Amino acid sequence: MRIEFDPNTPIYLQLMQLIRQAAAAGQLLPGGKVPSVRELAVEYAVNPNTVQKALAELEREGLLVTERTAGRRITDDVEKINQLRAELARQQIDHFAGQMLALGFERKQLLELLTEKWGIGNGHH
Amino acid sequence: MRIEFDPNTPIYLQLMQLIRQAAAAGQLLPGGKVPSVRELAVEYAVNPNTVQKALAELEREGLLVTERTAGRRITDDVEKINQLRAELARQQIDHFAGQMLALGFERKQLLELLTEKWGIGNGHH
Amino acid sequence: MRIEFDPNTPIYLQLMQLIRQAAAAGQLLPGGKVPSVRELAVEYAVNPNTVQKALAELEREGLLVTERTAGRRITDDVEKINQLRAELARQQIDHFAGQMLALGFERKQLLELLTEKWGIGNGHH
Amino acid sequence: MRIEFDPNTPIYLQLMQLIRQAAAAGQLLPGGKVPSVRELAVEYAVNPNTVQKALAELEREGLLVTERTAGRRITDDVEKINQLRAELARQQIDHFAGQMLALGFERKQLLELLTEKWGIGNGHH
DNA sequence: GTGGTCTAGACCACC
DNA sequence: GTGGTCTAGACCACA
Repeated sequence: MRIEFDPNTPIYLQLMQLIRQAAAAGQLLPGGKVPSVRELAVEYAVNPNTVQKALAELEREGLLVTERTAGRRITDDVEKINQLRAELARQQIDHFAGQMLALGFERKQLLELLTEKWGIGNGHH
Repeated sequence: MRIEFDPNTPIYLQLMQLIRQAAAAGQLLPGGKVPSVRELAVEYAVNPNTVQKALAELEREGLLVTERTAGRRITDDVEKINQLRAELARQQIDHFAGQMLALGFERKQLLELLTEKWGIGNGHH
Repeated sequence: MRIEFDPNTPIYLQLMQLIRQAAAAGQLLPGGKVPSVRELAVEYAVNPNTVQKALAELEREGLLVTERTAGRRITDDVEKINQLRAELARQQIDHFAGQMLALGFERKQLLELLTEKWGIGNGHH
Repeated sequence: MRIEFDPNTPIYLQLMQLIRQAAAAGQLLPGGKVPSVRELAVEYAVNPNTVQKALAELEREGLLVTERTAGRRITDDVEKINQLRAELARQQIDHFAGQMLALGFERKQLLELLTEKWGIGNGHH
């Protein structure tokens, strides 16, 4: 999980996105413990303050909950997590299609490109 | 062409990307004139200095050339523009696939989602 | 280090040259810290933005590296700095000889002039 | 005499310097005719306005004089031209030595470098 | 009117 | 306190 951050966007936002993805992908389970601020700071080689800010924001979003003394957990609201996953996917797809169409790619070309690279489109044929 | 910028990334980088896309998509033709700094500034409702910085960077990249007092043009190096378009597309595809796989989507699901939204994959067959 | 800038060339270019020289002459050591933007701005009595532009350019050249929030350093690539010194010297020599020859000075006269002023040529012989 | 101008200093100043040098070096003789604005503009591929400005400045300096209808001539004040030549040489030498010393070169090294490149110093030995 | 530079002053993310 | 970005407004050289 060595990550290099885009120096042009706030690190705490990129951390938030990473954690959202981990939760949406099920790497962090609903109700499961989130690594401590210190652990995350070491893991991602960033300042603990930055981790702190990211986690606080995610808490505000309702994705994380803190337990007095026992650190933070992912929300156990499974429905919320499903919504998150769908929302993140929608964002990606919208952005991707928007950008590719802006570049002048047609649906047919998009299919070809995706097929070339990852075999998408001839999956189970 | 009303655009709203992502407040979390420098505007000049977003301007650069917009212009790269316009050039790659053929909206700005090789050898064609680029709107003046002042025009772009009013069009995108940003400060002329910000436009200036974006254009200067693109010039350093070789996408634009300036003619002393006669404004800027897109490079007439068509090959360079083709490379740019391919590179931009590759970036989008890589990023998209990376994010979607990180969210736990499989190739098959990806295909379905794309098909749902834009009919990719069942084009004219 | 009071400097007066040539009003006919951009200040940021003159700043770049000053810093290049300081690095080449060893006044700024490889890997050593560069004064902050704000410090340089007051030292040279110019706007911080102007310093910023100069340093950003030098960074693009590879002479400087920035450490997120810990200021800038001279590259620790000693070879690069040696090359820089040689290049700067070459430029000066070429320019000097070109100008003096254009003024109709012969090699012999050049030698005499230099000898007169700084004793070059009769060093310790 | 194909010249490429430094884009970072006003062209008219560079033109002035070229003409000063030509006069100091004797390529343009005291009392001799100076090419017309149009001719110079073509020769140096610059705007006639720019040439005009350069010549007007040189006139103000006393290096050039205009004759009603017959164009411009170099001043016939030979002493003035000699002074000019000495002054230009002095500037070059001062600047050169200042820069090289700033780069940390010693007199001995300077001599070696000059000798290497143009044989200065072993002229008539 | 074009690009380019500079100043002044503000705000932000990060440490 | 550090680098980085942005705005607002001014001035200059050049065509």
